[in-house]
Amino acid sequence: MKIQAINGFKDILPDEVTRWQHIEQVTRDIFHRFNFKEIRLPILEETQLFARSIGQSTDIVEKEMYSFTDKGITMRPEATASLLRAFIEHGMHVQQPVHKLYTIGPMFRHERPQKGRLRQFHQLDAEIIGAVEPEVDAELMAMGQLLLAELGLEASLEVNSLGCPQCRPAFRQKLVDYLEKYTDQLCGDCRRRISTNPLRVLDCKNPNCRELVNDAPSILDALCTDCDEHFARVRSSLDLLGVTYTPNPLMVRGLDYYTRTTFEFIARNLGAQSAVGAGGRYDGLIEELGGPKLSGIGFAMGIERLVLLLQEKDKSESAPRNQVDIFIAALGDQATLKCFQLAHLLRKTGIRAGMDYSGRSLKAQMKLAGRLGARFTLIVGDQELQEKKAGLRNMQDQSQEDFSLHQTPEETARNLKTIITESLPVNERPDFTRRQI
RNA sequence: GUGGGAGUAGCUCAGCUGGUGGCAGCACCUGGUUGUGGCCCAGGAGGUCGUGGGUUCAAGUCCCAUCUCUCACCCCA
Repeated sequence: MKIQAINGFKDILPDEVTRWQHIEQVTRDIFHRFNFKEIRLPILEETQLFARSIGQSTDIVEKEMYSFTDKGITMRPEATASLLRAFIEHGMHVQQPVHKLYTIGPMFRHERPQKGRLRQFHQLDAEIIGAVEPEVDAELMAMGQLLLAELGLEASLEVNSLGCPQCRPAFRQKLVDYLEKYTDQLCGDCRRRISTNPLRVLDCKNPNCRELVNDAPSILDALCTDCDEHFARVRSSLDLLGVTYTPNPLMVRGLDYYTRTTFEFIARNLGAQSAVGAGGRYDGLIEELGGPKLSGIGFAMGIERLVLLLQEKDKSESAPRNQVDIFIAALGDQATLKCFQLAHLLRKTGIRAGMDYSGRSLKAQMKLAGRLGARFTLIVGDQELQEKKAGLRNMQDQSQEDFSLHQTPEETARNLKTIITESLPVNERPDFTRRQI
């Protein structure tokens, strides 16, 4: 029986993890600059939470959730609902008026996998709760754009407003009236959408539908006074921050809870999945979930999609170099035991030490040292052990000198640590505070 | 859920109209150097050709089924 990972679930192998760590590091750095705090959330929630927030009739809730139907719980398909549940549950709104929170982790949706889409995928998710001002919308988008920029990625930002419960229903009706005149020219999917989710027709990929949609009523013409003013201030705020963006009145979001501002970061090279990140405002949702009457806005980026873009940009996936500071090559049983002990002492001092116990030839051990990117190799043979010395080879300049083994093992380790540390430029020296032997 | 493409060594892939699985590349191991890495040279190891049936004297190759992966639709980060 051959056991393998199930469809749509992927292992992230060590070489690739380096990229993930880089993305997470840049994300935390930027989010902290914007004064966001991390929150860590459970993966399982009551099914009701998602049904009520994302929308009972959305595809996600209707057919894509991993649910334990006998227990009424579901693996989260997105982060916002869980985050708001935690926010409400812990009464966080009484601590301060505005909360900026982020979380990073896996999400689960039972869709057919394809490029940039998996059944377990990962998002970094940022939410601002308790602020209704348009400047907040702009700040959040600016943060997303800065993140992409600092990762070295290019993506365009498209922005729209979906209105609010005051103005959207009227627009929806107007749109349905328009579409029904052209039912026979729409694709099959769109004919279905007229009754299920007419706004979806706006971003259909079918050329005929796109043609028709061009002359359809625009949501931006149908906004109520408050929404219209909000959107105008979002745009002027983006301009003030120097954020480049494109208004796109045809952009629709899939989750029911969005109101007013919605946006997507669009990238090339992602196959059919062009959105690397997306988000929007959800002004009624917190109350809907039983919380206080507070506004919110947030976005999520797909980490797998960021990884794809980074791979595209930098095709050379060079193996990680310099995994150890020093490699210890032992020849003979006596020397092996001595080196075994020394390697552990070095590691206790904070030095990354590598060693091989299989008694292979010096040549093989040198090769291993080279592969690990060791800066130094300490060569200890049984005969040298008698003379209390070893060879210390600098792997970069190929020089080699004698190294005394007359001191205690602890002193030997400290001496090696000093040599290794002093071989590094000052700004690359590790912080060895609290690591003493 | 619907449609296309693909499964041969750890990875990337050759393999023509059926006739013994490749001196293939990368990676790995050993040797060239009785104890010195990267480059080079030589050698070695590694496979139920996704799986199961069928046609045939003979199937990696043709046919059917099935599984898996992949791209796209739907939908979405």
